[in-house]
Amino acid sequence: MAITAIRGFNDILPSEIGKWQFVEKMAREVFENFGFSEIRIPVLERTELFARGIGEATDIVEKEMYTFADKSGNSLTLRPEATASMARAYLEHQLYTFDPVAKLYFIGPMFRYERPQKGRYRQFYQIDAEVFGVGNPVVDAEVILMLIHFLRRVGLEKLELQLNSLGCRSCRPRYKEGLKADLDEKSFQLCEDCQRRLQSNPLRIFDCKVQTCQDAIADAPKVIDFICDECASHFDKVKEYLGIAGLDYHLTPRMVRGLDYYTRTAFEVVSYDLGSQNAVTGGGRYDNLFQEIGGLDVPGIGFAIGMERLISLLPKDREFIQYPHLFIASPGKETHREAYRLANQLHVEGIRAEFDYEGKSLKSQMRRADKLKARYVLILGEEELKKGRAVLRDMQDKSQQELPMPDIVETLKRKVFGH
RNA sequence: GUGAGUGUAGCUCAGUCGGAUAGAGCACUGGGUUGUGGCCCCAGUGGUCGAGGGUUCGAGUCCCUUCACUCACCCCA
Repeated sequence: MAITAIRGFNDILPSEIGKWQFVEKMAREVFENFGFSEIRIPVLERTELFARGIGEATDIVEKEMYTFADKSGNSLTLRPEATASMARAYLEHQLYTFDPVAKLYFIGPMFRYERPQKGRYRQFYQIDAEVFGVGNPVVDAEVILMLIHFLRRVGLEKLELQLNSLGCRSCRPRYKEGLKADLDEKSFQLCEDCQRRLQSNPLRIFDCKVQTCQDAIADAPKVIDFICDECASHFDKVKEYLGIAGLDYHLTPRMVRGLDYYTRTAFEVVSYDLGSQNAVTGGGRYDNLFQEIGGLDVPGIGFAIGMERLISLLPKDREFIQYPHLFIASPGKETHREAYRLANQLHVEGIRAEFDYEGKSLKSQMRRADKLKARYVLILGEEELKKGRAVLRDMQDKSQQELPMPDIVETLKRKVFGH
């Protein structure tokens, strides 16, 4: 094999594509019912946008970005996520002059330079939805509701919605100090990584899988015990609105998020069928992002769904492939031309028809029709064709009928479209 | 970036203690039926044994190096 795709970049083959098309179609349908509009953003942005938006100290910016200089020396980066670009577009095109509230969604590939593993690839696809311009907790709930509705629509069950509040710029630093003070006393039982995290980002210790670290942090203070009155009230309202909608959630005080811009509401949907990378989707509120990249003070909230992870959870028994309605078998040179002509006519009529390209035997053509799972086969026999007739075979019940050629298109339409 | 595991036909795999021409099933092509699919039967195509080096009379098998893939860590969707 001469040339292969590069590490972490995958082909999505025809046998899989039906699932992708289905998921994208459902996302568009559901999100648009909730009043969201699609936006399309560039694959490349100035590196600065992500460095400032996502945060210089995050793993994404520090070590996971595809960054390079273009021919004029500008530092460009393949987008590692969509939110910063969408916020940039909102500001750049001043969408707030039409309506301060913008409800946007985006579907497309993201790029992060990480070692691939199950559910993680260097090019991976996200479905992203964001609401800009509303700080009211009712949209936090609405966005989560839409997300859960979408996941159910595509057939996912056994999901767990995890919910937390991360506080804001005024109360989170206070919490970090409190946490740090508590853990400083037990730092001897923290692993090497967590010793480092204690200084750089103590919240991350919650994610550590080392048992002694988990023991150390078990009775550590929680974010929600430290958040300010405004954040607490916001969080209460979110929970209240979710309750009104009858949505179950798990409070996960230990869930933290890796991007700097998150504030207040944070959520994840996890599935235990996914392996180590168990988050199907994650999101939250980010009331500081806009100021980081542009100066305007615009609140935002949204989520990103990992499409590969979502697709791996789709019900297995569902059929996503469209098989041909008809295979036209043409044993003999005379009939081959008629097969070609008829197939083209049927395509125009909306019937998926295949025919033999290589002058193979009838047996061989029948085998191919069977392999392609064609529902019907039209056999263009030399003798029948001379009389202006052909044989239509139903591959499921094996029944055959001989029809006059002029009736064939209408007969097929009736059988295929059922009227 | 770190760790572990795996590399033999398109796919899933077997290949004994280092021994002769590297096998099976599935898939593919053709035939058994001169014009009828699936099941069955027969035949055929298909291999740099991941790559390079070493040990040996002899390497798919042992050793070294390297590459790829997979899973996990870090972190995220």
